[in-house]
Amino acid sequence: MNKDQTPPVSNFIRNIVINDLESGKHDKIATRFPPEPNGHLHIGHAKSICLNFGLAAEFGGTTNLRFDDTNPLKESEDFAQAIMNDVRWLGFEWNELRHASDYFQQLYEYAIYLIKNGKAYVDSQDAEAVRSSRGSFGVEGKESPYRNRSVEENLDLFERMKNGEFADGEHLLRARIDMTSGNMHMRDPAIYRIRKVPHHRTGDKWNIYPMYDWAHGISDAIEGITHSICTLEFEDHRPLYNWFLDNIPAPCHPRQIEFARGNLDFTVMSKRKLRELVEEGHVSGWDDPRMPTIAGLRRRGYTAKSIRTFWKEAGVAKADSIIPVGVLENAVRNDMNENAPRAMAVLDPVKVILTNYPEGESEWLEAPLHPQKPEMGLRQVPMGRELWIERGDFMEEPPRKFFRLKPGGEVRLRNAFIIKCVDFVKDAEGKVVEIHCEYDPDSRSGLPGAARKVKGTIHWVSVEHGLTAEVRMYDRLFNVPNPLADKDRDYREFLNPHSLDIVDNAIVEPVVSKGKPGDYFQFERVGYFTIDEDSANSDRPILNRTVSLRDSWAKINR
RNA sequence: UGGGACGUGGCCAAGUUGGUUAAGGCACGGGGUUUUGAUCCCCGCAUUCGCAGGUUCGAGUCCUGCCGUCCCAGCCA
Repeated sequence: MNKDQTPPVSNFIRNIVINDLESGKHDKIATRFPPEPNGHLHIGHAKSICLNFGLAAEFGGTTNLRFDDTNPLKESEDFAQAIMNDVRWLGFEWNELRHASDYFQQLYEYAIYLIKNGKAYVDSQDAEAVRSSRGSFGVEGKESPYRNRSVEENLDLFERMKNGEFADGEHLLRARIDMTSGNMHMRDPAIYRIRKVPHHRTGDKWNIYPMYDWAHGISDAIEGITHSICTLEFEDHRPLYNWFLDNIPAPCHPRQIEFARGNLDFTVMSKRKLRELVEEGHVSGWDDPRMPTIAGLRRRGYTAKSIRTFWKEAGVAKADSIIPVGVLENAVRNDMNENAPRAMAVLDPVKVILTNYPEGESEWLEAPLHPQKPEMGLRQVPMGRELWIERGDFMEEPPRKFFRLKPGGEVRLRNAFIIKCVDFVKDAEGKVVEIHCEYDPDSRSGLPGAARKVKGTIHWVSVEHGLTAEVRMYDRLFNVPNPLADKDRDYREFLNPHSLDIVDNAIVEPVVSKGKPGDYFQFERVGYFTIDEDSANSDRPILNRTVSLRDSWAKINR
């Protein structure tokens, strides 16, 4: 699965793995990617996926996909399916598909073990009492009045909890650790709560469900995970992770290692906020091309490889970071530049008439699909007397260094010949509606005269042959780097009103119609575009702009 | 406020047990090639590792003290 050529980048987790392998602590590593099936995966999850699967692949180990499905209130099979689809799309295949729910019986038995050893008890306080007696930062917690129940009573109560004899919230199984610990997670954490709701996989078999902390470490141990990699916010949970495994006859004791999540600017990543964006209609769905979800990025046109490369280059460490989206954009550009077939498209057309081109005639020119990769072959590009060019490529009164069409000026038509502007027509409002040019037949691509140089090449599409297309121009979802930075303003106030601008009369050359949803092109001088799935139900192509080309001219003009 | 972590150039980040010129990528600046102002190719870009002391022949790497940032008070994960 090591399909990305660049050498691995060193990071502290990889070093731990290398040391564990060299010292003989493990002769094979096992990792897991453990999402809760309660939402869609986003670019941040991709970091964890690349890390877990990447490490195992590099060192000949295995990675399980495990659904952490311990809270039936929020989870569903649909999310699980979407997650599997996303992981596979990213280019990874798991060793085994597991679920925390596969271990419910074992988890239950270990809980009984804990109770029998006096390490867990049934607390019958209500949620509010449990909360208030936990204390707070700097204030020690108070022990529950039920903390010293007999083992027999605890066993009886716990079994009855399981059997459904009590309502939700009536009792709670807690680990007996230390109500005075500075670490809040060690103040007798909950292990099992009553939830009389069906689970998407176990149905109504259980009336009690294990908490994350109880289920996670044990699941890791059951699967023989060697390195349990998670994000920084679980650092405080590590002592508890270890305490649980130290207090039951666990098959092994995996090492939990935490790394910093990777944040991107100009977006939000929390599941709750992404859900709000979808539910409130700010975007069209989880797969809206502006979303940082895997599904959104995929639809936008991002390649799986570019996402893998992005995370590889970003690295893995423990320092909080916000990576500019530009870095992600750069990753797709690199990948698409390598692989995208070229084509021409005019997004904001203005008509050019070649006055010395024979009336009523047309011809098909050959153009490479990729200028640096002749092995990709050629395409046929139709040419006629009337052409569309980009409105921005003509200026009546151009600034200095404007290498495009201007009155009396010459410019090369990409893949064709040199033209000279001899006249232009404006409408009543002063808007240019037609540009008259003469072409130089000797300068046609392939002929000796083609060697003649002119400063500037512009793209074009034949009026007669061009296809009308809808182009969805996507931009960042928010107009500030960190929509959550302002404590007094809601992040939604920073939504970018131009995150989607639809161009419904773009003109593309015929090859584009041969593409299928998911296929992508570089429209020369414009950017990288992907055919959207909506094209399937449309009489004309619908394209998503994945990312623009780098544009140093635009930069100079800023 | 108690506990846990982090702080290397604009953004990421390497820097294994202190050893001598502080990787690499992105961004940026300059030059070259080019029928995409794209790509590609050169070259430049931290006397300095949050700050202040200390230990040492020698410290980003060890010690002390400050400062700053993040996480934890769900019967969520």
